[in-house]
Amino acid sequence: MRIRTRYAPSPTGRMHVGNLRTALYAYLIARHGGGDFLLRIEDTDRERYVEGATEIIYKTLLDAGLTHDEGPDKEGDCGPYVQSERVKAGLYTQYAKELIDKGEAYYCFCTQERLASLAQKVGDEAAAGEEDAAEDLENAKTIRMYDKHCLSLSAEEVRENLDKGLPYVIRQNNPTEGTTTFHDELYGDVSVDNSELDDMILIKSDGYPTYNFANVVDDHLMGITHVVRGNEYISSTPKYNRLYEAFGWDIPVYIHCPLITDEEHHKLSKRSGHSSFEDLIEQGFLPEAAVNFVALLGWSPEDNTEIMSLADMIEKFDYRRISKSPAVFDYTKLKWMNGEYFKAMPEEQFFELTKDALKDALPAIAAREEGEDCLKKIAAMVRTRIEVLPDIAPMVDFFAAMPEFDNALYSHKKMKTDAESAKTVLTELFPVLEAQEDYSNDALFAQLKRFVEEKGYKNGYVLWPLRIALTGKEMTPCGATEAMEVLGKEETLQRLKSSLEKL
RNA sequence: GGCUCCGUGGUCAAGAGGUUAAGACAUCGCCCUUUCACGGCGGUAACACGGGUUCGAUUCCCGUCGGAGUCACCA
Repeated sequence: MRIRTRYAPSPTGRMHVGNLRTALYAYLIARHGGGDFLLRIEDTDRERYVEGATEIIYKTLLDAGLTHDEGPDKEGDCGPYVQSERVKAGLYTQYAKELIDKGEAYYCFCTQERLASLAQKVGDEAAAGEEDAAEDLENAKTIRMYDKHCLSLSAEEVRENLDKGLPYVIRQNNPTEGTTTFHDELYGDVSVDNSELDDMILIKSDGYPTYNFANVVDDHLMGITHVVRGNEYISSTPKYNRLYEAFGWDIPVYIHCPLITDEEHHKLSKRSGHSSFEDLIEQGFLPEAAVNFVALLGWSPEDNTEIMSLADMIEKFDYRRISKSPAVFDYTKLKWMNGEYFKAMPEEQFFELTKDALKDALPAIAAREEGEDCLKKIAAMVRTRIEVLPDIAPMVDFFAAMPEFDNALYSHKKMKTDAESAKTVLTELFPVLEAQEDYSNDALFAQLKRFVEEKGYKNGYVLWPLRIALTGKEMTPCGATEAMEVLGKEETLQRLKSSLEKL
């Protein structure tokens, strides 16, 4: 049997990393097994629909490298791939009516008011007499289950209501006794008492299907063999199973992925600031790194490799190795991983990636005749030291302008330097640098080496204060001679002079 | 609160009836070094608890505790 998986997002905004991972796993399962990966847009909620969200989904999938074989923009045999278009074809009501004929669903004319009266607060009776009753009441959640009121309506009554044009929904008719069991590839058999099964709405009063219904119908119609989705659907899966059974359809393989949480072990929220793939890209992460990292949240390959290309993952992916427990999104490790991608990248590629950031940070250098070469040198300095793109600017800003600094920076215990020694050394050094014509790094280093030996100093004794005097920074991505090469003779001497004046 | 799921270091995560309980991130220390970083080496740090089953449980079963998810005309 050919494997077919799908990613079925609703267009409500940016793509959450949890959804990205679900999409990734679905993609990997399909590709690993040589099957198909489809994209279906579930836009049955007209209120939550966000203009442009579908484009975000396309773009995210493209950036992440998750190419689909069928979808709204790539028609296959199961179109249309947008649910609102399928609604227009009357597809879902047709199937809902089939269920009504079978007694597995029924019309419901209950008003919102009646439904509200069914609601009950959770926690208030339990709190009676307890000291934290007030708190419980505060946290009380409203829950309700439909009481099958409209199931008892006669065919005539239903006809009448329909003729009168009363608004209605179609609900699933679930049994109240016995148990329903479904099988998940990760969690095994999960059983639920049928008394827990709400008669969920299949068709809403606006004629649109709910996710619960459309998802099942479309998965079947599109020949989905492996349903990959988040853990949060586990409790409604028994109801989906009843739908499949009512229709007499084959039940797909279920794979419920564990949740991704924030540091507080709660579902990743927008508040965390890195909950969507786009957030991550904006924060300077590489798509490949983000995908790689997210893949490892809840899965690891048999050989335990961590840095993997999409191709590697396709080869290694085995959904049976997906873990069952939730995973915390570790931003720090993501940053590390991103840095690893920079290090592994060819220098040219890194330069292309960082060129704009460097130009922005160092417009004067970029404008120089040999500006591009200079920026390349700087890019090379910075490459092994950054984790995300925005790390660059503060690291190289001293090239643009000499920062204010405290003479205390000259003090270095290990180098045995301080402001006083710096003054002596730099004064001796100034004429040497003035006489130096070749300001390439190699030449400068050789010259300094000579100077150091002549004077009987130690390398650091000279190079440390020199670097401070030229950069004004405790930390730079380069040594003194490398900095001089980029600065050039004129600027070097000028900076040295003004630093010397302050000593 | 009902139901469901989960429970190996701070985090990700191997393992699986008998192991010195991997590895990675983070952290700490040392080395290297033209500072920092990179790199190299090393350290600290975990099987939630209580009962079983067993010659032997982190691993299997039950319970407790803890955490999470879910209980919409949202998906």
